[in-house]
Amino acid sequence: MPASPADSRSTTERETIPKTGAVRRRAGRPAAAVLDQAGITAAALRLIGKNGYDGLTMAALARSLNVAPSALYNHVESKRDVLLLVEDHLTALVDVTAFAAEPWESAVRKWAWSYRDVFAEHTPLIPVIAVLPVTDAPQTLAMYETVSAGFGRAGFPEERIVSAIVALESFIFGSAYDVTAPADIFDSGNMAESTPSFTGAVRSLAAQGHEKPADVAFSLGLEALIAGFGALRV
Amino acid sequence: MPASPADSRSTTERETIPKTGAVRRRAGRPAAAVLDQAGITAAALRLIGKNGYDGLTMAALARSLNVAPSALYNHVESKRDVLLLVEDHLTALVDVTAFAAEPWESAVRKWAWSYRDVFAEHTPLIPVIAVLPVTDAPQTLAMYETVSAGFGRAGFPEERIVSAIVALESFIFGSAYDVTAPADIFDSGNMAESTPSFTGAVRSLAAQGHEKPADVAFSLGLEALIAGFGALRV
DNA sequence: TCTAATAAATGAATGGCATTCATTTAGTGG
DNA sequence: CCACTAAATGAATGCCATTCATTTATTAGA
Repeated sequence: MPASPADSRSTTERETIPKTGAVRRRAGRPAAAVLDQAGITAAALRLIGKNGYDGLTMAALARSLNVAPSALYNHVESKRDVLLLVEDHLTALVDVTAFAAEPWESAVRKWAWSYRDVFAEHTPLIPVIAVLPVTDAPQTLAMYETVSAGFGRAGFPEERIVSAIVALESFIFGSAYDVTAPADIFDSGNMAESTPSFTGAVRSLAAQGHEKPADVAFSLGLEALIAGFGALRV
Repeated sequence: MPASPADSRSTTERETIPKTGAVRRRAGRPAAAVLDQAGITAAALRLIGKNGYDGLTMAALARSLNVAPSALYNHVESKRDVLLLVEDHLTALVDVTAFAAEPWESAVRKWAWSYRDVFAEHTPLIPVIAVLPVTDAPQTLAMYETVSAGFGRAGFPEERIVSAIVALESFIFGSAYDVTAPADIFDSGNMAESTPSFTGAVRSLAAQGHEKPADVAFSLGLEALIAGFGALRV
């Protein structure tokens, strides 16, 4: 057991044994505050933009802010918290303006493309978003409000709005991954002979010469969802 | 520079300077081979089943096989390789049998539900699959072949088969995350008053009393995709 | 003006991780 | 029987997020 540094009781006991001698709290405000959540978010985005998500480490983040890594933990509980801040910032970039002015179909279309485009650049966030309670992400919640209101105005039965949004979102997240897939992802290699249908279908698509196959699939799926959900309106 | 252990040339040079003195290869086969990819895959699945993906470390995997961690690297290039093996094994569990016997609609429906159910338990694999060249995953390729053949037989134009499958897959992966989301994910908390449409929609869905909201959304989206894609058949 | 309280920042540790590599082990074809 | 080899070992390496006792700088209130 090497050098146990916490043998004796901590001298900074915050809330341990809170009953002892009333609640005393009369003090001043602290130092200049070099760090805050907005600054951390901005620095994280800068870092991600330059070196990708592999480059986003707490050490690198601290270094980019001229601060010790441990200092970050005064403003953020964990690295996951940093990712949450980034996620919420990005969600604010999703374009929901069409819900105010355009018909439901085109509003959904613009929103979905914008949503996919934003997170295609940030796929490592998707596992975080998918499980994230909206309470922790005000901008995300704001987006849901705008979209829900648009669905309601378009005549959607209220009890199906959330399910429809969830389905669209699921499709959007999955499609965001597609965008990042390598071009040769469907190259069946030496298995080509044993997979004639699939290999033929891949070749047939390639012969079309689309520059972005992911866009074709996204468009196909999105239009099917829009058509199918549009029929639910009353 | 502490203790540089690789100063002198390696004694095990495999392919360095391959021209030197012809190709000589006359030797015996090695020892008993405690380890192989099938065993590693099985052990990884056992570990994941017991402790989840956090429990899947190279050290834990080695320990479960009574072997040193470094021994794994004789059979696998990286941890990502292990995840690939697991992924391919799981894909083989996806039910594609309906494509042999049932009409296209119900075959797609069964396949999609099965696919989602398998990977809902293994969401950490989704980022791996989404970018995985099919060459590296024979079972995955086999699944694509069966599905492609089914689409072709159903009258799908060949050049749209891959896009349709990709769109369905995207929806399936995104929906797999949904399954794992906490029940209170849409609780707007103290922001409820400022998000009346969304909060109302959430309450309205909750009032329906579905035991699995993720299933409702998945069904809604899947039926829309099946209906939309079904119309493409000739 | 002094002092007590405080939030923020520091620096040194901790434990875990995947991966590398020189070396050893144990079978086998010639 | 021996040269060769694949597989296994164990000890590093470097990176990572996170913790914690301590120091610093600020300010409210007596």
